[in-house]
Amino acid sequence: MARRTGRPRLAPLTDPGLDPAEEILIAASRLFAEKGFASTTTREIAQAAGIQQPSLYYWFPTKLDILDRIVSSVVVGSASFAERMAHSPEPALVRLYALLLHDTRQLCASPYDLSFLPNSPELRDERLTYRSDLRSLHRVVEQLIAAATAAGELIEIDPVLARRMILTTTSMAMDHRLDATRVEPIVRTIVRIVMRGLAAPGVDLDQTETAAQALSKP
Amino acid sequence: MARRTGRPRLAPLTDPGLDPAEEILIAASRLFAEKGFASTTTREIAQAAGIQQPSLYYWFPTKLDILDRIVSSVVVGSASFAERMAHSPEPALVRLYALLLHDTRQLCASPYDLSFLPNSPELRDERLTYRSDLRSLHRVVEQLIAAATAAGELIEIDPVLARRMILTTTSMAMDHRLDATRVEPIVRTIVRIVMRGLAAPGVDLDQTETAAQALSKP
DNA sequence: ATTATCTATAGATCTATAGATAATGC
DNA sequence: ATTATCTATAGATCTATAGATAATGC
Repeated sequence: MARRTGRPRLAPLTDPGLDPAEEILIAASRLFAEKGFASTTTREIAQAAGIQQPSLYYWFPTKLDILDRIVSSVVVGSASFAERMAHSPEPALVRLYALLLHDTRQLCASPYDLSFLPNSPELRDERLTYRSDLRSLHRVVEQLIAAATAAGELIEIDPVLARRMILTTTSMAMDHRLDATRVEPIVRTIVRIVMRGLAAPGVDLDQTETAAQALSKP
Repeated sequence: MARRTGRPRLAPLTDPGLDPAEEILIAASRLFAEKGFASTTTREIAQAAGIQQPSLYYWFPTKLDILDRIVSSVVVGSASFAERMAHSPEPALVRLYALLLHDTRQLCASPYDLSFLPNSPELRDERLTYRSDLRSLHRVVEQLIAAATAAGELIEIDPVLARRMILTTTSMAMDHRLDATRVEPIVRTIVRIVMRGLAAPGVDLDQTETAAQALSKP
């Protein structure tokens, strides 16, 4: 039942178990995905969250902080897993595969709609706190690509180009996760296709995927 | 020398051979790529084009028309080539390959910076005139994917997912075309990687590419 | 007279702050 | 007293229009 303190809101919370800040983030992420960050007004976010526009500022100091919290929630986890992969003893291709599986799963499992992530221009804003995590994620992916190429497991390719191809493709998975039970097959399909495109001829991807699964699950 | 009519502008044209409208479009596309459509102001576009903000409206009725002209310039050509591919007698995989080569080349050859194209939320605006061309391009790509899958040339995959993977990846080529002489190798590399990811096992992509080149060039 | 600009500005936002208010907690 | 909202609004934009102006063209 959890009666709440504070002046009553005009519209009640849709889910009384949910933190109001959390409800704002979910509503905002959907609007950002639909119309982009810059075209989404604080009034629209508030309305979708069932409060008046200025009430947002009780929970978040600025509109940009709302974006920051949404993106950080997924980038922090990806960057820390990437750091683990950077220092694992497995072959580079297995580590890269595991990182992509982990990353794509995280995107799909998020309560937020993150489909605005790839190529969203406002993500370059230097004020955002997750930018260093994102950079380190990119760096690890590029290092793993270079190492896998050196080991003959990937074709010869510019690591930056390959990283961009990989990460924009995997973040597309978001739009295709229809319901939670179907996440895992879609994640596996997408990561497999990306890796097939870049793997050197003759590499056994079934075996690589099996090893990567073991690495990415726990 | 071409002395021009009209009141003199504060800053002279950077390239006197260029149409002022064309200069506006080039400047605008760069800003859209950098900061997104919604976050780019008409004042910034005008400044980059060397005129005052209201002078834009002599050439374009609204800000959205500027976006429309930029995107139309590439989508119209792609859609018409797609229509040709839809009715060509070649195998579906060859036609799909040719379409991707043509499309990616067009993106790279454009005078505009089109790297804002994939996932730019304002492109969904129904007022934009190129939307029907874009839809028909998507439809043809999906049909070719379905036909190639039916012919055993592509793996089993949702055509919409495959289309999105393909087109977001190819439009990334833009950011990597450093100078005009390097366009062709980068286009070939990117299209090849995408097709390797999706081709059925055993398909000879060298041969497919050769046939596609013949189809996409003239 | 025509063309392509300029300056000035109206009208419509949009973010964020100030300060009041209506609950619960102690 | 504390918490979480509300209403009202300041200040800063931003797009687009109105109307003047300085060239060339005829």
